[in-house]
Amino acid sequence: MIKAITGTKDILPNEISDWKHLESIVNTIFTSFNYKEIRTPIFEETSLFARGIGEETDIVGKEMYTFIDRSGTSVTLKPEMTASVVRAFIEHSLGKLQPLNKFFYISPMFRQERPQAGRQRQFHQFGGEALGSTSPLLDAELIIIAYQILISLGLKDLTVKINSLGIPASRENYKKLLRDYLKDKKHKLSEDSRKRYDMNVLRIFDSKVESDQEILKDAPLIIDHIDEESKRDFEIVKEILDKSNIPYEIDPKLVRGLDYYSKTTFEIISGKVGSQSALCGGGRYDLLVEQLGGTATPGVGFAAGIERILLACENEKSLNIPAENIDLYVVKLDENLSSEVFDLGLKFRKENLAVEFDYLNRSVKAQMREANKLKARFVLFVGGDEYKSGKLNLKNMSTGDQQLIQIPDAGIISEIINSHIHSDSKEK
RNA sequence: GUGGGCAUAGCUCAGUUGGUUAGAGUAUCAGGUUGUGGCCCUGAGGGUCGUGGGUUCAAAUCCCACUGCCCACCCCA
Repeated sequence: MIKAITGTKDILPNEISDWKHLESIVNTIFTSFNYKEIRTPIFEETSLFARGIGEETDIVGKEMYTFIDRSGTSVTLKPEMTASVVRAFIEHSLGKLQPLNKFFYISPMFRQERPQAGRQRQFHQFGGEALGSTSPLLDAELIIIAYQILISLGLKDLTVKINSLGIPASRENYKKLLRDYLKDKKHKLSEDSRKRYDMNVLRIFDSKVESDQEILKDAPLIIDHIDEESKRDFEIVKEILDKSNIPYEIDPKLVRGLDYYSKTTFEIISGKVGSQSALCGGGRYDLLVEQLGGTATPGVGFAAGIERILLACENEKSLNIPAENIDLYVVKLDENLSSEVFDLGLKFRKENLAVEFDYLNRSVKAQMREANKLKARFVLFVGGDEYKSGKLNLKNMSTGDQQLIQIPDAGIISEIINSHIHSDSKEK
């Protein structure tokens, strides 16, 4: 049997209503903040990610789906969206059309890691990017958007974490401080952390090894050593979150793994998804556009993992999307009426009703069971005595009531069904 | 890349110290009087017990290898 590639998953029809629900919330909330949807290709030239995300990062170093195409170009399935959005922003000179551009997206991403709970090789993210302003209003706005989307999905066990990494100059100073602090303790660190000491000291904070965290207890914190401007912006972000009633914690150990971040970084984690608890992560990247060859343009953004969010929803039982009803099931009482039933079905479908009937020549009982299983609001019986006298029986499946309708009158029937649907939605 | 666990019907799982035609629930299909659903009842189909090898008179059960899945580490969404 041929199976889906390791780390990929089919999204089957019975899960689609959850996905559509999430997508519609993402769309509505971003639109209310005037973010415009952007779609970029599924793959890019490899150098875009290498330069954008950083050669030293794990994503670029060991997780990218990279291959050489038939023309000899090295291409890579996108492992994240920010680099692609920035590329499109530069390529189409969007910064020249208007000073501030706000984008959102929903898209699959690819990283070749070992799958586990909340981690796949093809996974899906939605996210937002705001390009063209250093204003911390945008940092806060994006946190608010992300939080609102998660709340709208009914999630409760959420923690918003924020931190500031400062501008590159202050961060370099801080790295020196941290290295000095760790210098004589280096031999006590775990093997991984010793590697991080040379590669990227900041990430020692990510270590889950207890002895490492013990050593870090008295380490200098980046938040105490950032520049004045970053400090001021961070205060503004906190003020806005306070005013907007977004609960948050300052996590001085929140150091994000991608090279392009500066100043504000943030993460929203859930206690309901296992070990990979980050539902959402983001931050400011004021130097990325210039680094990728555009004119210097500040930016800020976040990405959220859809599979992790839906997993959290499932574990919190926060989504109760009812299975989709159909409007009408046409039951055939006589075997030789197949084409009549088919034609009637077409008529109602033209009225935009969701209609189904039997294709398998099954018994009336089986057809009724099917209608029930499909949650049909109405059943229309075709055949028998009333059919001979030019009438059809229409049955309301929730009340059991039946009424006779003149055959040619598709209009009346769809009117009855539609008024029933409207009164339904009013009740809700 | 490293470590641990698991692999029996579409799905969730039972299968005792190796011993007859491998079971249940659920789902599917058909029936429960000739034209009407949900509940209930009856019946049917469906498994090369992950794959390959070994031990044995005898393997779903013991041993080995392989593959796949799950979880965790690294890192991230």
